Amino acid sequence: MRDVAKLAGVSHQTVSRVINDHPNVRAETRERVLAAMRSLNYRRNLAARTLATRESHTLGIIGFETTLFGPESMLYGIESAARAAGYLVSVATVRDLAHRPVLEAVDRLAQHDVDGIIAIAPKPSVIMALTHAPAGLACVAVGGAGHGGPFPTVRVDNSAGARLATRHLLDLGHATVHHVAGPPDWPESQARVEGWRETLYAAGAVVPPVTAGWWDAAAGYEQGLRLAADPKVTAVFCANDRIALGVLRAMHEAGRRVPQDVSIVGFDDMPDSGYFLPPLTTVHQDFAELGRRALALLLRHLGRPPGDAPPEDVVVAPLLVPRVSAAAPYPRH
Amino acid sequence: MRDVAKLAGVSHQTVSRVINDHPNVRAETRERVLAAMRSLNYRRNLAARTLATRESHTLGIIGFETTLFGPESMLYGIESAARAAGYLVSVATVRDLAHRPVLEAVDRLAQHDVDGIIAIAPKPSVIMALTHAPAGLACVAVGGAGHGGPFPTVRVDNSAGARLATRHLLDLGHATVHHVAGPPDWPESQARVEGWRETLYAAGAVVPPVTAGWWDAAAGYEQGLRLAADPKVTAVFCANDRIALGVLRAMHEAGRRVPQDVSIVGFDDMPDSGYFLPPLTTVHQDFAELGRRALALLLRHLGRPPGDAPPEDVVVAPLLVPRVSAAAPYPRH
DNA sequence: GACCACGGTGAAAACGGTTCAATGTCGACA
DNA sequence: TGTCGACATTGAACCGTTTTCACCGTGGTC
Repeated sequence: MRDVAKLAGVSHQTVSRVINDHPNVRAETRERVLAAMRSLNYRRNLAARTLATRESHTLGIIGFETTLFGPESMLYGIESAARAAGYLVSVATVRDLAHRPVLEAVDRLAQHDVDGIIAIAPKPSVIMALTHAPAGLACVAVGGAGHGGPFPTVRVDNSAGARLATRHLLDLGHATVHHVAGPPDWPESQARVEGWRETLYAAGAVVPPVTAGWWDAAAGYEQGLRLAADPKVTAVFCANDRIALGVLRAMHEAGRRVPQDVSIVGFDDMPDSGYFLPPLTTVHQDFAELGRRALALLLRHLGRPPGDAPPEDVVVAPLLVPRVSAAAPYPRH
Repeated sequence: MRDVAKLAGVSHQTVSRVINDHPNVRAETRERVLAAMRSLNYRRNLAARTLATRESHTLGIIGFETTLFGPESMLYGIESAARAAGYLVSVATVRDLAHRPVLEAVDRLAQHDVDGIIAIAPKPSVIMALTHAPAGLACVAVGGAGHGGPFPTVRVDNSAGARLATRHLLDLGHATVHHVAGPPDWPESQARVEGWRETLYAAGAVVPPVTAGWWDAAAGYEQGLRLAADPKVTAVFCANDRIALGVLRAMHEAGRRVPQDVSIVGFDDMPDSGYFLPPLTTVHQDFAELGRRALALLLRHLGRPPGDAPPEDVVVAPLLVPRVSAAAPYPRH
């Protein structure tokens, strides 16, 4: 910077003013400084700037080390929005959602002076850990059930999504709808169960027992085998597309055709679920949008003192994507 | 730090020594300093350290803003290995693999003083852009075909994977194997084509024309429809699992049973490909391992001057995972 | 008993910016 | 013409580390 100043014939403070768009600098001087910067191809040292201003222009993301579809696609939404806002994104992943690992992740990010944190928080334990973040570090939680405590939250309306799916199957003419849920201790899973149960209840349909498992096809397959054995099940709402894939296979192996004998609806709208056999009717959630909203929220809270305004809870609406795996029940012969 | 020093009754330089495990400090003094640090819960300021040492203990990843399975799962492998080595990971994603966006990504990371960069580089354009990185910034390319120019490279042996797949189908008794390739300008795609062609050639089998498209199920479906119409095709090797999913659906719709009428083999071994209809025989590549290896390589090159040793090219072997989508051809009736 | 090597410690100068207070310059107004 | 004030620029302190160098006391050696 000193070199630039010398070349431009000003002092380094004036250069600093130019860089930071401070007012009191004559247009002609600014131009000269800019030219000097260009010819020396000067690049400001962000570490020094961070040291002086206590702002790193870096954001932290706490992710979940797994191949769950949602969290992964959110990263890109967040990163591209952050880039547009002049921030770099650092990630700290955690192997499981226990208190300890999340705490360590927060710590690591805080050490590196991130200005704020977006935490993928499908379970309350993450929020709890976030509470121990150094004061003054802005946090936003994404996912889960909107119980963000002191933190702003962004999430999909899981309950509404489940209602959409269940309603769709009911409207098709099914007497009731079975449900293969995700892990019982995940709020998102719970919300989907609720939306489903609520809809059945409102329609006066019987509410079958829920079966639950992990978010993957193996779980879906296992539960699907049980469901396939029961001739009374004609419609199944699955907590996500991977589970639906497993159920699809189970149905196929049991000789029950989809959608002729059994209708299936998923959740997520993963990239290729339109190519399952048969193409999966599912509930779409826009993860990239979720990421963008989370970032916008974080940015808005950055300057303010903590606890300035009550934490917002942004909810984005899911969308039903009808394909072929759900149809009207065929009359028994 | 000064406070810690005062509390421990030493000067801040001694504190610094303790932090950095320098030798010349008496055990008793060290203990006293440690105690002071604990009681003040002191945390060193990394920005200041970066400023002084020019080492940020942060690594950059250049990723590809898309939902391709490979790149995503690598991130976790890299991050957890980086964490173990005391590094934080920052990501810069690029929307497409053109020169300009990649250059900007490098630039952004460099501004933030990353110590090194791991670039997901499925296409040579990324390597080209990397060449313009500031001198002294260590870079490792992962993916592609090992043409890393001046950079060390980590990749899967795509050609070997393709040979494995093709060989498997040939051994099963198929007269020849068709291939649905990925984008023709992707080296990984090319390598798979080569491995496939080579194997057919060596076996004296006819080499059918290749059809190519994007890496997704839609492309697979489209090509699959054409293949399904040709009664001579009894075995298809797909460039990845998503393509295979599309082909599977095309075959199904055309009334050609898998594996009775047509055998299918994929590539990647995505999380749920074992639950496709039927479960997909595929070539497994360990992306997490790839990420770890890339990081290890980068770490090894960090200290050294650029061009110290010839760039290494780490190749990890893929593995055939036989499931049910590939079987011996059924005798025609 | 003097000298030396050495382990342990402290003082001060970087690292590259930001920012506050002070200075210089110039035009306007009384 | 002198004074005041706005504007532009400069000097210096500071952000929190690392690091070089000098210093001091101690124990071993001749």
